[in-house]
Amino acid sequence: MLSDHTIERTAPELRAFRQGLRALERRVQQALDDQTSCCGVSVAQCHLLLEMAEAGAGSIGYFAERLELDLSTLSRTVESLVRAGLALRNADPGDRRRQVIVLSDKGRERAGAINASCDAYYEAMLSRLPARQREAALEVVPLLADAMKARGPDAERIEGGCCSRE
Amino acid sequence: MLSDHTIERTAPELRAFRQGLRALERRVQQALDDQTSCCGVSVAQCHLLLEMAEAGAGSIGYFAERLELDLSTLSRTVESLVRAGLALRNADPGDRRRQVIVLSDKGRERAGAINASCDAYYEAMLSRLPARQREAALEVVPLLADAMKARGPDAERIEGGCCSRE
DNA sequence: TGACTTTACTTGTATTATACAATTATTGTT
DNA sequence: AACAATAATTGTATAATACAAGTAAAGTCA
Repeated sequence: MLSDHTIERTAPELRAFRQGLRALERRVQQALDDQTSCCGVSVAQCHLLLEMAEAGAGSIGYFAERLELDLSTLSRTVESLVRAGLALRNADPGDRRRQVIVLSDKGRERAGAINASCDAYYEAMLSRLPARQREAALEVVPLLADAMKARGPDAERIEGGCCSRE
Repeated sequence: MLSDHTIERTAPELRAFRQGLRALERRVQQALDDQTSCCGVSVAQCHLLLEMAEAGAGSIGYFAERLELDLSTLSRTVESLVRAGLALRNADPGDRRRQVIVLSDKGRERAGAINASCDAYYEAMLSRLPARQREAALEVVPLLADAMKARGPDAERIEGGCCSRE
């Protein structure tokens, strides 16, 4: 009974869910771009800025991993931030291969401003939802992100592929 | 009292929410890529394929609007699908400037396969969540996507910007 | 200790996706 | 009929990304 009920509902809701995710992907990025392009910070830089503001100092590899990006990509983004005076490179005393990347004062300010701006945006957006749905959103989004974490040393590869070419 | 309580909780939850959204953005895209790259369909093509499968036939402008992309971008993606035999261009009898784009049989098959693959992926992912959270996710994601809809003829521009350069 | 392997990062190279600008043809308005 | 608006294409340029190759430093093992 219950099992039939679940199967019956799944497909249209799942489709709406997936459609919502795809749209969300686009809109989150666009929102961030709209909120940061005014101060000459690119989207990729912005992602790194915010991650650094949150995580503090770390190596290039560390941030590449956190952002699930290729090392070369991250290395370049770091370089662009350093050049813009938003981040600093410090030698790691324990390992000369490694450098510790940290936000400069200017970078911290910029991150703060971006965070404030985005907070305001999302707060306004969420406040337009009914309370129940707002609570649900606040709870569920981090969970979903976690559930979709497939990029890590211990993560199993994403199953699937439409060509059955295993 | 209640007001204080709300304000007090907002910031850390809002941050987690935003962090989750940023991570979700990355992971939705990566998941799609992982699930479709095996059959020579690029991510952009895939987005269009799925949208066409869902919306049926439409003009180039129509799909550009649906996907919130620039006309030139969409025009090129359509061209790539047509070349791959996945979509067809039909003249619009009522307006010689316009063409009606529709999936070919091959395109419909491909979209079906991708949808099946993604459905399986997300269904597996959601089944790992507790029922309450699964329900919440299925409900909230489409709502969030809608709430963030800022790209349309009647949509007001996204407020914000960190530079107060209005 | 030395040889070899692994790690951290940079740089080269190429691809993908995107938007703004310019253009052409068609349709709509006055 | 003249002009404005619309639909789409093409030109151009940029941003973001990953794979590959290379260098230097650290780790491992005989």
